[in-house]
Amino acid sequence: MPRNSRPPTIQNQLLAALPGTEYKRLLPHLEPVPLPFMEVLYESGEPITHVYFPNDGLISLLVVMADETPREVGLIGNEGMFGIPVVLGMNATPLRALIQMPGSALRMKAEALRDELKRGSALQKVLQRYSHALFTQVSQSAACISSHAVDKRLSRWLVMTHDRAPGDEFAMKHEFMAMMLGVTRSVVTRAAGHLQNKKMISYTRGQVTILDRRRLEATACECYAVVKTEYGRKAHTWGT
Amino acid sequence: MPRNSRPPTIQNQLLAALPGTEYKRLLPHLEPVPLPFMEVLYESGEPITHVYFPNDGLISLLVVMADETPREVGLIGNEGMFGIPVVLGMNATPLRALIQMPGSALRMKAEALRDELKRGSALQKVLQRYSHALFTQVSQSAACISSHAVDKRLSRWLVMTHDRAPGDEFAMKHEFMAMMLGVTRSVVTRAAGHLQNKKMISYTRGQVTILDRRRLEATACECYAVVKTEYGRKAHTWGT
DNA sequence: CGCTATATGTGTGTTAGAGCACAGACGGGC
DNA sequence: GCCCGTCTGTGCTCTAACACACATATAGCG
Repeated sequence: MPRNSRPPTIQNQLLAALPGTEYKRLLPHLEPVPLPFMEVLYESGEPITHVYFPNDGLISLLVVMADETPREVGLIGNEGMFGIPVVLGMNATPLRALIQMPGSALRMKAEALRDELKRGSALQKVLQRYSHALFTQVSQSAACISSHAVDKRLSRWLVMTHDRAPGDEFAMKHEFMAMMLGVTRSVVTRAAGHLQNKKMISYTRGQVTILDRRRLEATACECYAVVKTEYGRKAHTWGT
Repeated sequence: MPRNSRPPTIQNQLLAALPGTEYKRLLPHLEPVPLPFMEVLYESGEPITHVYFPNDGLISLLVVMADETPREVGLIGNEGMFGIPVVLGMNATPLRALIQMPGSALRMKAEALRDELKRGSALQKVLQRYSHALFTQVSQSAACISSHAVDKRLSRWLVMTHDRAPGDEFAMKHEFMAMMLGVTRSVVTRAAGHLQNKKMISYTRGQVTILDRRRLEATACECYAVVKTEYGRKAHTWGT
């Protein structure tokens, strides 16, 4: 599937979940934009001017500590969107959004989203349920960080990233993973070394390849499954 | 102000933020209930039958790990409510809600809340903004856990608890604080010992007294201030 | 008033990860 | 094909917190 032709299907899962008529109504407000690698999509405290529905690529939600150290608390791929605060009636958040894997998105002016939400549309329901799923993801991260060893957390993070990657290979250096996991680089090198020895992944100079997804998932902590289940649920059960 | 007479004001801050007419409409659906010490108010995965607006007391939101270890990810006092998933169109969550400090609440059937929300009322806006604040709290916790030493986190936790306590003294043993902070009991004993030596708190057999709130707050990590600011914001700026 | 259960204090070895230093190793540019 | 910047490997010390054991203190109870 060529990347720069018009996509035959709606890649973003939230938009794909909308009734056709509603999607058509939204279309004029959806502007395709690239998600450039390592760009700060949104900076903590700024007004949120646009919300983003990724087609592909990966957005990290970061808490930036007083000493400027970032800590990843959430991941957003094409299963979600950036801009939940707008859905919840706010126009800013203390988080930072960083593009961790390049891709593209459909973006929409925050104002247009607010108008659409006022109509009590299907979009509102979809986005609210997504908010819940994202909340679950962040909660589980909080618990995970304090409970699970780096090896397991690294595996989980790789699996989650893999879920949102276009293939089995993606650009990712130890330095960056260390930042996301909140540990030092040498710890990641050691943990990643183990995974490579066991032939679950391979990597060289910033290119990671997932070799054995099944075993990697088995190595990851339970938190992966918990969050995945909850994301699945947003479309089905537990709903109103 | 005597505790068992009819309260002269609305103690729950979310309900207090509603226009009088709307509060009156809600009143028939609000049932006063006690929040008994240490009771599990809601168990992970169960249908949410009621939402709770605390008058006083303190509810902990916990992630329960596979090995049954709980990890606190959020705190709810009279500034908030338990039942956000309902606001977001879900009827369950993987979190557990535990009453960490006794008190009372006004509860409402989830169904009644859903009906009210459909009307596009002020309540909806208030609860959505609260969702955002709670989200911020959980995000910050996640980052805090991996960045800050137990001493600072304990101070933060005590300050947050103090904010929601009726006075300067409350029941709280080291064992329980250890569970909330996700560390072992002896670590809490040592950290609490320091705070007691420095005359910021005192305690004896499960009764903690806050002696010097100002210094305790100064000892706490930045996360306290970040979350507090965001809670303040929900009523004012950054809104639509 | 002493007993007992429970809460707190403390000692000691172990471990995960921090923090730092530097050694290799790869790969793109010349 | 060589150079150099960048990425990765690894060795070392240091510390926070774990895990466990046990000592001590306190409140309530008989």
